[in-house]
Amino acid sequence: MTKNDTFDLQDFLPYLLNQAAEASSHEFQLYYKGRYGMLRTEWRVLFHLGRYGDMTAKTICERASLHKTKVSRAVAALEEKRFLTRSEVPDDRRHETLGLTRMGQAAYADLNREAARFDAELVEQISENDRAVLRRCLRQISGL
Amino acid sequence: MTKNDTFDLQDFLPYLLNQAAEASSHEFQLYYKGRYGMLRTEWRVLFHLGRYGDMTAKTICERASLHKTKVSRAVAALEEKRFLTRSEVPDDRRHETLGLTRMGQAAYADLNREAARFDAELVEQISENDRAVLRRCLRQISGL
DNA sequence: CATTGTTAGTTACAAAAACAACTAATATTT
DNA sequence: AAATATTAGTTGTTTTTGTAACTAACAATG
Repeated sequence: MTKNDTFDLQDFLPYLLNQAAEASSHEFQLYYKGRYGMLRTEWRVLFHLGRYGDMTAKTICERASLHKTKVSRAVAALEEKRFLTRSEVPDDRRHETLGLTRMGQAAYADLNREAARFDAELVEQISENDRAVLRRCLRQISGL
Repeated sequence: MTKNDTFDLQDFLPYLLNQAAEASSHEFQLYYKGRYGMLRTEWRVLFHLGRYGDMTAKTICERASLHKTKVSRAVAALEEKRFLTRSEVPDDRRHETLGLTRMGQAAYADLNREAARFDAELVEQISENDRAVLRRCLRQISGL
């Protein structure tokens, strides 16, 4: 035990990534949870609809790489908060198009603004050059 | 909606970090879950004891930045798997020193080896220079 | 055109995480 | 030294997640 030829947890990339992810998400999470009682998935769904316009749940699953049950629940929660509405697609009654209500759009606008603010704050500590490297590496690791 | 002056989720650092964290952890998680039936917290506790030697639950909490309830349950689970034992501290009966059993040490050695392997695989895709930048940025974001 | 297969989404149940309340032991204060 | 506070850890309850099974609508095949 306590060998020195073994590598350290502090160098294990998944660990570092998890720590950084948690630390960086925490403050923003408090914001959307505190202000809108939203969960992370709900925020992501809201974001996709707000940013890219109306779409079906399936499309959100694909674009956000979220499981359909998660999206299903998030949609139900957002609907109950009156942030989105469903509308039937005439030629295929299996799926519905989701769209934000005025309230949903307002929440999206607010959260997007806040997200940008948080991001700017985070990125501020990192040099211009490092930011690019960081984003590139993260995308690569994510398999995007 | 669908404004272009708003920033994109793909650029939001917490999002990128979460995606990368999830993607990078997944395979290793399957390994320790499949082979030892361990949860993430259990692995972390095991790791700390294996890497840094015997210590109390409180110390693990601090070093691993884990909540005491999580550690408490992980310790109980590891104890049941016969990976660790508790021994009383004579002068203060509130806490106990935790130490790995032979089995626990074997599991640690194995997992540490695998972790190193996974890490090497991940890091392989990233240029020598970028690795250093990445690790530095992650530590900074984590507030370490 | 009936059977089988697929797709979109929901629901039910089990596993895990989060949070709060609780013991028991030791320290501190008055 | 009795009362109060603090520390280490556990237990209980509630949320949230994950997984699998299920509908309902449509598509494809024979």
